[in-house]
Amino acid sequence: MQGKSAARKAAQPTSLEIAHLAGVSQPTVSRALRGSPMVSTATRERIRAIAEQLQYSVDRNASSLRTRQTRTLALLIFEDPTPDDSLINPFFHSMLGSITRACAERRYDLLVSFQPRTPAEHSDREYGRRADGIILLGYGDYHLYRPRLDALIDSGVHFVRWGQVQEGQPGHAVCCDNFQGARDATAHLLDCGRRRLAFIGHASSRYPEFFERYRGYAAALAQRGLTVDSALQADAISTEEAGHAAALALLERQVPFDGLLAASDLIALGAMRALREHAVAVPEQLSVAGFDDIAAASLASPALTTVMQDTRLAGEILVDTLLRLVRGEAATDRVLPARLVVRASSAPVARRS
Amino acid sequence: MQGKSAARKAAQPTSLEIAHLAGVSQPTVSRALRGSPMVSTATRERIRAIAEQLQYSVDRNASSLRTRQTRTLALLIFEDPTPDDSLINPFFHSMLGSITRACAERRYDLLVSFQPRTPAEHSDREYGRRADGIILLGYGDYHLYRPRLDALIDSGVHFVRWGQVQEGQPGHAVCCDNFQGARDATAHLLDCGRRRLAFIGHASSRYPEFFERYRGYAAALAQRGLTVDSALQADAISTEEAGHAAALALLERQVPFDGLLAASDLIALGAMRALREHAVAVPEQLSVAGFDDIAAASLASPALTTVMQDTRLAGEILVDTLLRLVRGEAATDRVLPARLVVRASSAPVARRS
DNA sequence: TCGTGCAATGAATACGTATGTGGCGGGATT
DNA sequence: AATCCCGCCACATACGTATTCATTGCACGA
Repeated sequence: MQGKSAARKAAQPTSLEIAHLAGVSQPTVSRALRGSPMVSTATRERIRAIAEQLQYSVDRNASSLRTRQTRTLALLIFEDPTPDDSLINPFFHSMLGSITRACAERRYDLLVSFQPRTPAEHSDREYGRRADGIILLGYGDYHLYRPRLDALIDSGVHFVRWGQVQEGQPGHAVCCDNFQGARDATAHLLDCGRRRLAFIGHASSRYPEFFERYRGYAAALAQRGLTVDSALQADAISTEEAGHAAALALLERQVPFDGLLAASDLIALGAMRALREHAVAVPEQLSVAGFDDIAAASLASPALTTVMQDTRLAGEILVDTLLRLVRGEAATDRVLPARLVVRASSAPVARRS
Repeated sequence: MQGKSAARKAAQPTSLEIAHLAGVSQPTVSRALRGSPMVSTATRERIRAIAEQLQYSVDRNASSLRTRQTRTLALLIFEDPTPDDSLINPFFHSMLGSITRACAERRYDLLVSFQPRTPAEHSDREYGRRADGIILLGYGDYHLYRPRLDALIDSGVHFVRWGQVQEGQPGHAVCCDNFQGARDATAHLLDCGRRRLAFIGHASSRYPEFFERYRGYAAALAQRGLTVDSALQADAISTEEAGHAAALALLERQVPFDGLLAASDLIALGAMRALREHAVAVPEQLSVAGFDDIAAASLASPALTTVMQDTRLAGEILVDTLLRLVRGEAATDRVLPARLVVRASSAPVARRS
């Protein structure tokens, strides 16, 4: 019988044991370790020393049960609809890293889950119980997850969403300045001497982030007195394959263009593959810029000009905003700056012609 | 006063409330929902219906406190010593995804943490308390984390490690067949008509995975009657920068080579950048192969020939092995197959010369 | 008819922590 | 010098669940 639970963990010390050793009661130990002023400095230090020596650590379950706080945040990442089952949007990797770090610094645990895009309000509630709050990460068709947000509001679960900040959306959101970033990138392409700029990515309010980027693209064109040509826009979700397909579609239209702004780096990389297949030289014949600055952007050849989102800052803002909500404090939506990173894919047209 | 805890979550129903509604005692509810045969079918169904209707879910904290099981696994990812703070080894992203999925399928939660490489046995114990078991992910200098493994053994925490399976290592490990993979890749480079093959990556037992790959490389050469030339080996950890630097070092030695096996894709990509800078054409003048098959490998140009590790399978095996240990069952180390993926970077030398 | 045993349930309790409340003693206040 | 107050601590209890043990009722066999 004893064999089954063989390698049972060594019993961890409890606050009661420490109490016995210190010659005080268990509540005093609890208070001392939490730094309560009700305990004299002398006993507090004595208790601390014993706890240290025994490598005591508070039982999170018991503590959570009593305080109703889990000191855990949940991160729900919406899966991208990619055929490759392990391929998550690389941009989210970066976010995952920074969120993890931000949580650790604030002594919170992080529960991570990849979520199917299908509505699953029930599972959201579950996570709401296990964590003090939820961070939602994902972009794509807004209509798909809107019901989930409403359900979260209803169940009173605290949450923050990474995604376009806009009026009338449920809950709180943090995003980077998609409009500004895209405008800067577009202006840069124009500065490179390009005049006919294509845009690949959805340009509909169903995809708020992409739509903002599209608006930034249009604004930059307008600022130079250029008009948007709908023949130079093609829809694509944020995958390499979609970018590839959309670029092919553009090429088939036979409408000439000399610059390309992709709504994400994955799209840009897919588009560059299509261009290569059609022997369009980047950046000699055509300048390309993306968005996100995923790792592959700087590794690509030519290295991809893109708009960098400060994921480190984003992670911290997300976590801090959520913790404010958890503490019942006021929180606001946040728009973070986006920064243009110029690389080889957008080299200016040679001036000496 | 009430303002602070304003958006308090709606109080969740408890087993006691269900008991009242069903006209039974709380223990009966607990038994019924856990499927105990001690409860008659009639009452069980009645209780189930009420629980369903109230959207009841067991309080994980209370349950864990009672049963001493958290139904949670912890994933500790050793940070790579990269200057870029959000750049985690891309291969691990893939593993993270598959581990997350494997946990979800088995109804386990996953606690994710990125760990500094500095010894932190104390934090390991912490995670051991919060989770039923720990998955360790990381490669690099084995000497650095060996003490952590020993400490884990001492504290009786269940854990599985992703890393080279070898004799005399503490705990259980799962890895892919690094030797076979590297041998296949090397044989492929030879099949491409290359004869002087370089190897970039540590070739020391301090780095067990890389060492296995090096051994595979050497074995493939030996099989064709070729000898290993130490002038064609350069050390590198698994970063793009290290690969770049190592390739430059190789080039400076002025020892000619026409093929290159990198111990990881990141190294290979860095090396390809160095080659490009030195106007060495890949694959025309030199064939390159990597290891891991990270996302960037297929996006690179030329697309990188590499050895794919089946991360989906790996995640499942890791989780299953760990769960066996948790249940007190016997578990064994596992070596998973590795599969060569041929892409453009290794194109064979033209036959018609 | 009465005991025997099993099936089904309730009562009691423990898991480890956090906190409201009561009590004890000593210094300050009058 | 008696009172009051406050610092410091112990006692009791609750969080929600899972399990051990006692209890009830009922069918069955002798």
